[in-house]
Amino acid sequence: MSPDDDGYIGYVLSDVARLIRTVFDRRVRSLGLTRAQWLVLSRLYRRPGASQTELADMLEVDRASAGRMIDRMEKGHWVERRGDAGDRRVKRLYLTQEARRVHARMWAIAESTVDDALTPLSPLERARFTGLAARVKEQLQTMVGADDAGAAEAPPPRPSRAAAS
Amino acid sequence: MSPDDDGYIGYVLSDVARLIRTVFDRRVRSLGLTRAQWLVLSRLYRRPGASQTELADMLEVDRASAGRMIDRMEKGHWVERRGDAGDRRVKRLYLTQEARRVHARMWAIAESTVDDALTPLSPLERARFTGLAARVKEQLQTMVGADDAGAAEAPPPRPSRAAAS
DNA sequence: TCGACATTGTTGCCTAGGCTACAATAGCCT
DNA sequence: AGGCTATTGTAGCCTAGGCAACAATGTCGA
Repeated sequence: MSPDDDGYIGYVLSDVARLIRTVFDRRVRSLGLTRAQWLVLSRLYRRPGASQTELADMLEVDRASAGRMIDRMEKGHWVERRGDAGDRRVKRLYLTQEARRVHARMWAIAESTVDDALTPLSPLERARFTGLAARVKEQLQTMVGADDAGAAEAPPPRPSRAAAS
Repeated sequence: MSPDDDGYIGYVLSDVARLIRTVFDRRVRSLGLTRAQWLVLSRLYRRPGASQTELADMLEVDRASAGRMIDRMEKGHWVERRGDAGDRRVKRLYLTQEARRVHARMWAIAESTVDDALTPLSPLERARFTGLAARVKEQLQTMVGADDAGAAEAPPPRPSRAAAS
């Protein structure tokens, strides 16, 4: 297992992620959507009424960046900003009807892209693949949480075992 | 299978990719490396002597962007530019010894990160997971190639089945 | 109550990447 | 050999995102 080994699971996984993103980006461009835009669409569809900070967290970008992106998408009539009743600081975000329509088409593209990618797998294999990936995801989530906690509790965030070599 | 379904394989896969990138970024930051930098390191380690255009392709980034990144990394003594003997236009790229040392530590972090992420899987399951992912990757590569060819051959790059709805 | 502190969204500044145009060089065809 | 086209790396311009600072608002404890 070395950095030269193209079959290394780390490489394979990152390649799969990159390739599917590439294919999807290319197909969804026919809707006139950039990656940043379709990410906003998918997040706000799943969670309408999110605040700007919440959206920024979901997209893993800066609050300021998210704010400016919303500026653009509001100008383009993709999203609406509405004040929150209980907290006058927050602005809740909603997709316009037009944006929801585009999201539906985008989702169809996403489904067919994933479906195409999984073509060589039998139904049983797809289920296995999904199940294994879900368990890995769960593990990664606990890792992220643990690293967060560790960094917050231990003042000198000791370098990871491997890095200390 | 709807956009609301958190168990949808598309979501799971993108989450896995995002989470592992997050964890690795965080751990590798102890080496003072940004994502762009460690990507350059890993690519040039696998393929020393690559030209700037080749590096740009590997990173899926603009030639100009790659050139500027190399400017910075050359200034920081991470990479060296050497002229090509046969073609005076191209500049071949090589990691400095120092950079190769850092790459070794980075690789150790990568291995332990992937290993940690796969903790909940048995050796058999890991093998299955890798095998399934490899087959999906292969399928995606043919898809990318096919889309390329299609776009080049068919003047009106017809919208994908799903987009045409 | 009210004053310290936290949170939300916005703005300014800086850096990084995409796109275009360009000079230098290479390859090719006659 | 000479001209036409392609390719390589670079510079200029524009946009997008990260970081810091800020005003407005909310929260919590003395």
